[in-house]
Amino acid sequence: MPTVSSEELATAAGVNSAKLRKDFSYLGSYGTRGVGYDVEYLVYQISRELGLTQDWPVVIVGIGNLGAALANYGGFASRGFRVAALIDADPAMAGKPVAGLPVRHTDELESIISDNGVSIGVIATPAGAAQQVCDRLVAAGVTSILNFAPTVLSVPEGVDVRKVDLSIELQILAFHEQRKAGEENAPSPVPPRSGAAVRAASENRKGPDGDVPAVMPA
Amino acid sequence: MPTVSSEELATAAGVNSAKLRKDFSYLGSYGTRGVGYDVEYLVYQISRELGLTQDWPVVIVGIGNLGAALANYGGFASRGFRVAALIDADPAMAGKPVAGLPVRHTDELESIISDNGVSIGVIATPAGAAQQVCDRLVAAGVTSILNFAPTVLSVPEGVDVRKVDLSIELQILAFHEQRKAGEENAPSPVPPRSGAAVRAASENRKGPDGDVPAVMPA
DNA sequence: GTCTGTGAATACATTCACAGCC
DNA sequence: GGCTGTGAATGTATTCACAGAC
Repeated sequence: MPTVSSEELATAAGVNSAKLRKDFSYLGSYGTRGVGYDVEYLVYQISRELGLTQDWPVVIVGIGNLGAALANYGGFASRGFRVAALIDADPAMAGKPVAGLPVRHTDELESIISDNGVSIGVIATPAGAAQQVCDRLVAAGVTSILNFAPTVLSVPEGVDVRKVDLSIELQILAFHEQRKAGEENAPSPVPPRSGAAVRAASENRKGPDGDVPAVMPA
Repeated sequence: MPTVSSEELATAAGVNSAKLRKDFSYLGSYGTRGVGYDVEYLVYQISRELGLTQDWPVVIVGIGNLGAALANYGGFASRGFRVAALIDADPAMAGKPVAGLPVRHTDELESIISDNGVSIGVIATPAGAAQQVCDRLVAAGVTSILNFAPTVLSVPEGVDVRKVDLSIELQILAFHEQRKAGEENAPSPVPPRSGAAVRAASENRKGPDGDVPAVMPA
């Protein structure tokens, strides 16, 4: 399939073709009128724009079940990510191979970061250790952090943090599940609201001090 | 702190106070003019609306590193989720305790679902097994699925699927990281675009056949 | 005076619809 | 004829600003 039309892509993605064309137009005029988009060229342009063509060395700190799962996750390599090192505070873990890499001790964190030019760090430690690890990563030069620990991290200006809360996705499913159940019998006592509330719950919004909606009780 | 104002909550959440008030107003009029919102009452109302006050039994299928990490994840209980069972296809795993629960064999999947009234399932299997597990979950009565396997699942009408791709969050960080790097020297050759493209990348949008943006190469 | 709740105003996103190019 | 790229039109979300309750 050498070319593809906006209509085909839009159908596959479940969106309106005009939206797709307008979105693509922000990246440049990569289509040909009367023909469509050259697939290979389009893939390259989008990949470049998203940063997929770059090599991104990352470190994973905290090699428990989750850290190991991340280290073994196959989807990283195809998106340009390279696991530069696995780091854990437990001396007993040091040297043990996980996903083909020897686990390194936390003592080496700073040198690993600078030797490999790492700018992205993944924190998969227990909550108690996360802020301390974060501080060390930032001090060593990391400017983007993906946080799986159930804590809100505070970081200096210029450092990006994204928090992944594995239970939030479940929360969203349960929310919809509840509505399904409610509709079976009585119509909901609350008037049908705009999609905003539902969507706000699922977005990874980023406020000044973190990205957890303040209204969600812990 | 018995009461809280929309302004305080909005500042904490990093949003505009009018938006916060308008959002709350969709749930009802739970505030008091001149005073603010009663914290306890507000927490209860929001919890109820989100389904936090209900008990949601869930099953986790696929007890590898990720499944074990999910089973051990502390955040579930406080949001009303209860891990009803851990299920794995490997007979060698059967009976082994993970996070205090004995792993059950896949053969028991159907009976576990119906005995516990499970309506939410978590798939943490390898990609190859995911669709099959999904089909069995759905046939057994599950109507919401959280999918960690790197596959798009097809499900009948009325079943909700949310896909968690652990590398997408990294992708988003890398995207911003790239822009940071680009701004240091030359201003980007591409005109600053609306936030739409960036946000689209981070939303868990749901098309008819799944929720992976079609434009993202695998 | 304070702070909510909400119409009105503004900003933003999506879709329509068609001129222009292949 | 077919399909992109994009102004114009529509639809939705956010913010303003203030009447009304405490």
